[in-house]
Amino acid sequence: METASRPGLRERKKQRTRDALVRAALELFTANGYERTTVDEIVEAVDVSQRTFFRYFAGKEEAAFAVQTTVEAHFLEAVRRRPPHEAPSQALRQAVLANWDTIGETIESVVPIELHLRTFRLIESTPALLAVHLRRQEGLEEQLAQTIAEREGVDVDADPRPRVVVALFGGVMRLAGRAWGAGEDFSVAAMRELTTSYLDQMGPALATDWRTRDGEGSGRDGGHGRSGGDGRGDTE
Amino acid sequence: METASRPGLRERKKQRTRDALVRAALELFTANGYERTTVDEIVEAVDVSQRTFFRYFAGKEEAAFAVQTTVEAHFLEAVRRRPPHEAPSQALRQAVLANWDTIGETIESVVPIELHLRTFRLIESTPALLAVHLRRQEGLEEQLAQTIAEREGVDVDADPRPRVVVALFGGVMRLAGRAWGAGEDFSVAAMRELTTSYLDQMGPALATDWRTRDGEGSGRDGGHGRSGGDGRGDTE
DNA sequence: GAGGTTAGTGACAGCCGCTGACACTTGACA
DNA sequence: TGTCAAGTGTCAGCGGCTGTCACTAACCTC
Repeated sequence: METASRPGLRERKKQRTRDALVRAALELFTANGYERTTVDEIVEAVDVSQRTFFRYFAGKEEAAFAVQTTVEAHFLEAVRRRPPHEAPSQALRQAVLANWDTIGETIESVVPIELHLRTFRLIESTPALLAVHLRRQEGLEEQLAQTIAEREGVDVDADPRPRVVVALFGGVMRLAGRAWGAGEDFSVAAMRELTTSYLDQMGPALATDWRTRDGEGSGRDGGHGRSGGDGRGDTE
Repeated sequence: METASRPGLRERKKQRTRDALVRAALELFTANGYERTTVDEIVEAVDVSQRTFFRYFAGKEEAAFAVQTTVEAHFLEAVRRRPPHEAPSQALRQAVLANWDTIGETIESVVPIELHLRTFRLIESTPALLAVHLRRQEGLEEQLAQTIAEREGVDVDADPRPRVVVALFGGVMRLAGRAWGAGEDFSVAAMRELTTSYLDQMGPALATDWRTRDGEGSGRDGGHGRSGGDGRGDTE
């Protein structure tokens, strides 16, 4: 129970152990698969007892999401910092875009960014982890809804719009994330493009008639029309 | 008289065992909680071996979602049956509304509908089950996107709109489901109202300024739970 | 209907995730 | 330097889940 100002040796040691566990876990998960990695293997790599692992993490899953937690907090803070004159949907959009520029350093302070990217793809492709990921995102969306409601001065329980706008936004961002992980360009630039591309599709997708050009610029065709800025890759 | 369509004794016995397991599992889950219910308790209630349980279900979770699977298939089929002239967002809306009328019988053929409702609330309030629920919903959304793309004659991988419209729809439906489970009126009428109410908030939530009435066609509305006109009530 | 085939099951052993209990080590602080 | 508490290791044990194998019962053929 130290003051938050100075870490102290004990605290530093704890942090080091925790970081080592996260790194070892992510390394092993991405190398051999999540299910095929046992907790015993992780603790052996760090040379602590299995009991210690479960004192740091509620479960094997939690170790896999350690970095995600940091990223999410970073994004939530970015939304809170948006100027209050922005509309809710705009604030969310700008926050996520601005976030891509600074998120790198935040990640790198914990693990190599390349390891984080591999972890992200692992999560998307591992059913058990994907499930947890989606639940966590719902939790984040609830916090976002509270934030938006506060910004606009409405009651989050009486007015459905905060949760609705966040749910719409979250749904589209999931698509962008999925497309990013499934593609081959893992640069920040690619993610920015996918983000704006998908967000810009919200209007057209809700249009009453997809066959006339009342929303999408490139129009459509029956076959493999490459539409607009949608730089999606394969389907695997 | 045994017709060719008749399952056969072996098959019928299997179905009976499976149904018994589902009922016992849901009964125990809702009565004592998901985590606090052991597989041994379930198999004891049906008087089979634990090994048999895991031959029917990949895990304890799968038993909890047995009825949900039926409901989802039912809804997917309802979307496929919508007249092709409807816009995608309309087809989804009408399908879910029409679905509430017939879903009761579908459920009742497996377990008492009241047990299903308790199970639904259990899922929403149990983190482990909620995570699986969300992942399953994403799977359903992918199928919906394929269906929509087919209806509109577009390539689901080249045109982002099918997945976008489904993601928007799915996100809002999750909110409606959550509100339903959290409320106190578990009637079908209540769910219909919540559904239309939330769907109608999509436009207003995306409006640039929540403080003036410039939403997409519908004026803004301060509280939810409002009733009355969903406007386009043709359920066919 | 006798006999062979196969699907379904039970019994057993064992791995892995996870937890409680308790004793021991070590940093913190007087 | 001694006391205290945080952090850790060890051990025992439960519950979810799987592989194996022998056994039973439904199916199929003659």
